[in-house]
Amino acid sequence: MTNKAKEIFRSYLSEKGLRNTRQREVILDAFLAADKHITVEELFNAIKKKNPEIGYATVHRNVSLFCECGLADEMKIGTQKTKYEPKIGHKHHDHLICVKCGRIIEVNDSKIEKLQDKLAEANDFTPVKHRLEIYGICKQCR
Amino acid sequence: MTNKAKEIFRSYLSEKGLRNTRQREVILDAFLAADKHITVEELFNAIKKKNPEIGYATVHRNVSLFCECGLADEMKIGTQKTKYEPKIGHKHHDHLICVKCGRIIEVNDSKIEKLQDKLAEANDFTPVKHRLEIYGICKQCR
DNA sequence: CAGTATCTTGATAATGATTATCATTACACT
DNA sequence: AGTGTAATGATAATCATTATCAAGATACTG
Repeated sequence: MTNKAKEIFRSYLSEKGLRNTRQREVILDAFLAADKHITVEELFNAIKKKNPEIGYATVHRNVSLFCECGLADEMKIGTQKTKYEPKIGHKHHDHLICVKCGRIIEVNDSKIEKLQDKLAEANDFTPVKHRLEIYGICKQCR
Repeated sequence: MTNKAKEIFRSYLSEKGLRNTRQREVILDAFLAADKHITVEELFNAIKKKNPEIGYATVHRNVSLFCECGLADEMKIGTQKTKYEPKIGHKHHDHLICVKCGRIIEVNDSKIEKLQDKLAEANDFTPVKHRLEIYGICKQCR
């Protein structure tokens, strides 16, 4: 998984005439190793332990790059900070988000996925990706 | 529609021990009259024409109130500014968002809605609301 | 393998939307 | 009309993200 991600990242870099760097490797490793739904700040703090010389802006810049090349997904939920999650090695999924405790449950429903594609088609629209978030109250908060 | 919205707003205010004001009436009217998917800035500019004395912060504060009481929906799409749309008088709908031109198409699919509720239930989750956005290329951009 | 063009980095400043502050004004209730 | 308190408007503060820029690193070049 990690190797596939690195390949994708490297070929994206060379394709765009960008360069690989030590920092980029470190940040990508940390991002892939991280638990899901991580903020830039959390990622920065995780990296800081072993690589205190890597700056906040560099982490930010590279997380954006991960999104560009399809390795990461951006989630802006309510007033929470923007979170990112790796896409490689994780099947596509949607989110149930508890409005009480903020807990995020990952779910998937292939029927819904298919209907979404139909819905797009019916509107002369070529879907690229989608985002489905269901807000409510989780088991624990009820 | 407008009257219903005003009723909802007023009862929300009194319920919370808040007061109605001339500004609140003006801002709510402007919001309801506005086209859909408006930003705070756009709303502020629309209001400024007839009511230049109403401040930006006041508009902001009250749009937040509209969201709290269920009159408005917040949409954060990509890097665009946060947009708001009235919920009263508009049936619930989802969005097809063109990644080229930013055009937003409103759609609805009752089958998807039902499956979403089932999906939530299956996870011991009580749904309150949801957000479905399908990103892709619209007819005109293709 | 050194030379070089240019990309990247890190530190910090700038930006821009949103939120907080606070003195003044205005609402709503008695 | 009087009064307690919420709301306003102007502005400052906040905070994530983005831009700036000098210094360093990378990947070709011959």
